[in-house]
Amino acid sequence: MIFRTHYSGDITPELDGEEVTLAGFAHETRDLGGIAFLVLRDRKGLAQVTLVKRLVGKEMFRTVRSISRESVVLVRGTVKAETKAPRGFEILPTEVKVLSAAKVPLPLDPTEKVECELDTRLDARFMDIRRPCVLAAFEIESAVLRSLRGYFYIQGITEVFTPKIVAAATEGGTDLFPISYFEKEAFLNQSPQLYKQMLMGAGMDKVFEIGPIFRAEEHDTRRHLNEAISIDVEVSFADDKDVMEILEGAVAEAYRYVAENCRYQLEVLGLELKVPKTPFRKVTYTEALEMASERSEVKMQWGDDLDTETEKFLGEAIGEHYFLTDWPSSIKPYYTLPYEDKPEICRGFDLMHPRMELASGAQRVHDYNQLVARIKEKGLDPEGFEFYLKAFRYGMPPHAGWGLGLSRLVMTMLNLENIRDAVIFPRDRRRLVP
RNA sequence: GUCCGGAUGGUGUAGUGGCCUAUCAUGAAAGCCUGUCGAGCUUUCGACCCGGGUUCGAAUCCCGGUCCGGGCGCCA
Repeated sequence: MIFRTHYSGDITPELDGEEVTLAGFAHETRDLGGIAFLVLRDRKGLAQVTLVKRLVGKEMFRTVRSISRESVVLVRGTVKAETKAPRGFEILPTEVKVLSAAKVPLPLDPTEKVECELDTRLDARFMDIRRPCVLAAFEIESAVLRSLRGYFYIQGITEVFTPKIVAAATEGGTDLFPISYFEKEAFLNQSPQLYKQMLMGAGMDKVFEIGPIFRAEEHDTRRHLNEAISIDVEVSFADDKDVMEILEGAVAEAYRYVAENCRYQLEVLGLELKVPKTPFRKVTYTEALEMASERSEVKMQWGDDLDTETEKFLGEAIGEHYFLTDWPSSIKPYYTLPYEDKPEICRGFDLMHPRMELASGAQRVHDYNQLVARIKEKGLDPEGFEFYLKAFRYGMPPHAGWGLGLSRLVMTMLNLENIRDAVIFPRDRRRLVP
């Protein structure tokens, strides 16, 4: 059984005279005595239901007047073109049914007359998402995923899933969440990195994965979470330049698709989306340091990772998406390929939005001996990487790839203040519920 | 982790020692109203994060805690 025949947003004055069934939430009711209005909201917009007391009868009039805000209602009726009504039409009901009454008072105000703090919103996320501007962001996120999948499929990239439960914290660096796995200790995976590289050794040639990653870092910022969705790509017989092209193409395609297909959502958010132009500007790490040194206070030495201040400065100076390339080998992971003629720098890159880092990638080390040496150089034990290294002993194509943060892409695209606005149920240092 | 700021009805807020039986908006309850569109009008309801201290007197000052926001750090 399908309850509704139309969404509110699909109704226009041209449907004058048509019988429709709407289903959604009671956004507001306004009772003027002899006439009352019920505004119904669904995910495509609002529709006004008009009840004239002497036409609909006392019983239906009383029912509507008693509906609490945000109750789930079903309305059957006739569309009437009416210039006095919002959007030029109203629904004259033959039946109004409360499918599920909402308790009062509400945990927040979905009509947005009163502001609401992020913490309050997240505690009542189900109701927060009823607010059109919140919903719009998640609908756009879905569109981004759809556009990226389409973009990858067209390029012959295969979608894969790699395990999120892994045996050892062997990648070094970030802290992992330990979990109990029967009689063994296990961890939630921080990145599909090692697995997607192994798939290059498996001859899958081009793969992508969209899935969760987990990091146990105790960071506390507007752009970090402990559970995130990563968009990962790995391509054989490709170098860093090739995969940067795929990456900038993916970002531009996501913007283009959203601009074209999410007009209603963008309007709700009051945004006009500018599709970034490709190719993106490329700035080497060393050039970036020089740019930053034009400011009076520079605390950074060559070889340091860029601090937040420098990142911000570069963002403001450049003002659009750009790549940071040719990083010092010392601050990129062991699987990043150093330049042959200049091993102190490597073929690693970051994709930057003026506000923050969106993605990082590299041409990878594909030579077994070099990889083992790099692991040792980083102070890690190759023994722990045996499951990974094994794939490099029997013929490993040269390959390159990257990982892109979905929420950061959406956050920067929609100019959201906090990454939590781009995640339906965010997980941070303190929040585990809902 | 660290620095700064904050916590007042369901929600968002005003209130820097007595004028607070605490402001305003929104909301809720009851009533009036036939074109509202953040409807209007009348009446009513509902709050000072927790613990200790200072003081004749604390929402307000001090100490401790909890929680929240922002910056930095951390983030292969």
